[in-house]
Amino acid sequence: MEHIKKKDKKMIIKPHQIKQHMWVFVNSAIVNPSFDSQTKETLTLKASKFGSTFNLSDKFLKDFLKTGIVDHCMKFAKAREELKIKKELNTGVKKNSKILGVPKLEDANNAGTRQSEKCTLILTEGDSAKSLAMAGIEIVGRDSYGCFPLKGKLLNVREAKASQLLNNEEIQNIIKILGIQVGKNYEEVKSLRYGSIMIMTDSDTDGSHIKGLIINFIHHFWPSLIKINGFLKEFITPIIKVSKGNRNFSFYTIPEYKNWYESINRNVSGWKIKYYKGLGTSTDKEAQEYFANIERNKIEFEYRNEEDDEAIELAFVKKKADARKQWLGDFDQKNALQDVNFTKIRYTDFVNKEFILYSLSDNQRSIPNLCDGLKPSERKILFACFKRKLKNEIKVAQLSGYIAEHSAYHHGEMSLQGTIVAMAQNFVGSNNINLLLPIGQFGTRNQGGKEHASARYIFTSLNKVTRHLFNEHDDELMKNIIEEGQKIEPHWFLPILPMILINGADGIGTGWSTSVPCYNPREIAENIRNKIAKGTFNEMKPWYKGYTGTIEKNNKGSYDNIGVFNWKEEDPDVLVITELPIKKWTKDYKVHLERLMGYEPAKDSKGKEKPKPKAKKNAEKTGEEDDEVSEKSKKEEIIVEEIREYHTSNKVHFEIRLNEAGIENYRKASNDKIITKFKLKTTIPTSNMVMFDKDLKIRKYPNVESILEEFYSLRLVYYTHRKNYLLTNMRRDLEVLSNKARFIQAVVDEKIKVRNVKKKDLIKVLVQQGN
DNA sequence: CTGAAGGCTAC
DNA sequence: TCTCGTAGCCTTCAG
Repeated sequence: MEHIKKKDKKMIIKPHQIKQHMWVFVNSAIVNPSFDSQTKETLTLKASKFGSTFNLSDKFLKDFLKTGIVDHCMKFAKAREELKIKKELNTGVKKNSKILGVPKLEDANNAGTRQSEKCTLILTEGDSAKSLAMAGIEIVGRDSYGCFPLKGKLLNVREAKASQLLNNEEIQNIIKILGIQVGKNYEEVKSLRYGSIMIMTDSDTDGSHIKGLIINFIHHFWPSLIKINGFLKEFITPIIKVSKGNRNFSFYTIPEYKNWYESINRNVSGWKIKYYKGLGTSTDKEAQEYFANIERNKIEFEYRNEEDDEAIELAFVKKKADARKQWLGDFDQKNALQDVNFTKIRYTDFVNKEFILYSLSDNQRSIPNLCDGLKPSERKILFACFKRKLKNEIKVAQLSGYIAEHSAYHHGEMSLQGTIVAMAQNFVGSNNINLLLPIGQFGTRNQGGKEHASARYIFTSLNKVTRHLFNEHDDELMKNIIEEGQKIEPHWFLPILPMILINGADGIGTGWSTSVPCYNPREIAENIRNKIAKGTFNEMKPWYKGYTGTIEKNNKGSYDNIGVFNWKEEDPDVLVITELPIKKWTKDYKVHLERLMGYEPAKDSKGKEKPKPKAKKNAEKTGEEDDEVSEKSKKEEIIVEEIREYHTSNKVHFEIRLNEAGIENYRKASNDKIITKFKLKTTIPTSNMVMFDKDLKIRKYPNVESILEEFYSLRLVYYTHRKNYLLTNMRRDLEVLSNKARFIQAVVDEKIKVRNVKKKDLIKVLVQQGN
């Protein structure tokens, strides 16, 4: 490329030269450059697959020479991609037509007519919310209100790949329903099928997330529409209702409720307090009340200036994770919405006062605490098991119900059951100490535990060691969370060893994620003793119970993790693999071995064939290779003739007979070469160990020692607390017992008469003697 | 690819 | 042939 840059601008670039670079750097099917044959000054990038052409100006050519080929190719590749998306998304989008093939849509009668501007499309979180909305729509009328249910979390369209965007039914449907053109600049809404969108989600943080994702969708494709105030609206519903006699109050935010709660001096006796989790809690009648008072329950989103753009981008641009860390760190609960007594909300305010609460709770539920190594749902499980003094085995499905009730767990029980199962697993690569017992099929290393049986078939109970690790005497020292007047699990437990290092953790939040490997509990204990004796911690490397491979520090600061392989003694053409790297599951590994045998896994497992005959024809002409296959899945060299498997429940054992090529290339090869070819190495990073500390502040820990250090000093303080607590109890017991003894002695010595003495008089005597 | 969440569809 | 329960799928989020 240098030679192109150096010389005179125009004439130097020859099509074939550029072409080579382009094939290298650009996803090859997208652009195919050629010069205008007459002037030699206009570069044409021909999109071979989609038949469109870009003619590049002189100015572009100048830039082109200045900045180099690659950037521009990439730019145009992107432009092509966008055009492709636009084209496909826009096919069949028309204003004046009834929508066909979207059975769940309840179209407004006036949608797509001359009166479409007055129509509102209600987007709901799920089908049940839709039926609630439909009950409400009876009040405001079907002529100008339509309704469409979303299936949970909407795609974040901002950096979505074309394929993902085009395969997303949700996105396609909304576009169709609105009759909106991707890439078109809308100054007004007359040409749309609906004049506005009203978002109706559960009033929990996940609901805020969904609102945000919808805003993001509109903002990304139609920034001009975002600027039309009132185009996007939300419908809010109360989260708490209280009633006493004929007095009724509805609260839309927690602070609002708390104000009321304080205003009656926390005396809620006689008041009926009802929490509305999710829209499904409301009855049809209530829905109709909300809609009858739609001015109270409707809030318009408002765009004022670039700050609003920036807020939305801060929330949804993928690479802004670091900015989000800052944003979350700076947040103060006082900044949250206190009430919703307004009819308009700026996008910045939505993001910074409401949406942020989702991001915070996302971290809270996904990232563990240093003190006990648990995430809230895991802690709830343990708390409930302790509370129930769980000794006998219990069906997982049953336990989850108990937990939900006693620890105020408000999410889906499937999710909770999944967490219980994960806590009880004990195959290699799962837990080093499983706090719960796996009784029944809890999954194996064949599929990383995904093959566990359904929660209604399997049983669990507390592992015996669990109560040793989480000492009963510490329970009273913990600060419990109070929710809805109910004492639930503590902010954190404090086990006698740092569980976070024993079982590790993985979690993905917002702005933050975490990844902590597992360590050897005995080594940790030894290390803590070492600290007591010598004042320092030794360096530790990750350790997995039952793992027979090696884990060694590499020069990048992470740990190489290599499986075990040998050439079979009786038959040196057979490679025997008896251990795979941590978290490589046997089933997945077999797929790799089969590729070495020449079997390619079926490309599209969903069986969704996407024939593109048109694109193929165009592609042939330009003489390009079949890019998608050649680029993405390079065929493996076939070196394996036969695979035999002798696994046991916790041990891997493959015997791999190589073919001629395999013997020639690998029989005498170095270990490194074999390890690479057979994918027997993975690395365990320790560079993203994030957790909440004792003050519930999220922090990243640079190394294991810093985690140990913090745990150690906290545990020391709490041993003192525990000692004091036990001493206080024992002193009290002692006092009681010695007084009892004194009393008995006094009776024996006949210093106190108990027979035929009135209770009142006896007490009098006792008080006198006591002093 | 990981895992705690939102949700529905296909079987 | 229809209904019911649920396994299996889609989505977010960071590295």
